[in-house]
Formats: sequence, C-alpha cells, structure tokens
Amino acid sequence: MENVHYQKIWHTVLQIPVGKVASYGQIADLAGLPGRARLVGKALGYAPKELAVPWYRVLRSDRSLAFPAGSDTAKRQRELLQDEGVLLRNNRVRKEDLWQPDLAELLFKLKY
DNA sequence: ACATTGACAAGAT
DNA sequence: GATCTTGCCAATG
Repeated sequence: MENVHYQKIWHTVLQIPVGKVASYGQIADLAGLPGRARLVGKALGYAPKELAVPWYRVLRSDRSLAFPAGSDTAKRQRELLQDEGVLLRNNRVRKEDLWQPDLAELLFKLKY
C-alpha cells in the first residue's frame, strides 16, 4: 500500500496526546485532507503495527465510538481509552477529553 | 469507465 | 441525545 495520504494520516493521529481523542473529520482536516473523514478510518485499518498508531483515540464527530457497540473491537477500544483516563458514558466520551491542538505546534511537528 | 463501499459529517426532526 | 437523510469522495472491484 503506497498511498501518500495514509502516511500523513498516521503521523497526525500519532500527535493525539494520551488521554485525548479526536474525530475522523478533525484528523482529516489536520492532515490536510478536508472532506476525507472516511479515508481516515481506512488508513487506520492499514496502519503498520510497528508504527503503534493510537487508532483508538479516533472516533466520530458526535463523540461516539465508530465500532458496533458490544463488538470485540469496541470493547478493546473502550478499555484502552479508560486505561488513559478517558471515561465513556453510553459509548460517548466527555467533551473535556477532546483534543484541541495548538496549530502552530502541530504543524511544526508534522513537518518531519 | 462505471458502480459500489465506507472505522464519516452535518442538518433536520 | 437518538434517528434519518443527504452529501462526500478516494478506494476498490
């Protein structure tokens, strides 16, 4: 898989701090790919394991988990998030846990 | 080329 | 919020 966009997406997701979450659309925007929220999910699915991309810190714009509630993946995601202190109430995270990146700092980091 | 598919989003109800 | 409906757009077949 040699899609250029995937790299940008992975690196952007890598910037999400521990204990914070971001939406697919937000990541797409930050990665310079506005309107491509759906591509983010796909990219995460292809993310190489050795990159350790925190896929579980990405969820829907309404702050709900993207996987079917009760599915194994959803359970694992919920667990990983709670281990970082992100609490879920009925498959939704609190808005205080949303990532609000400083653009200047972020763009600097993504230069590499 | 053409059609379908998505780990989505925004607006309306 | 919860549900629906429409819009989206690259990737895939």
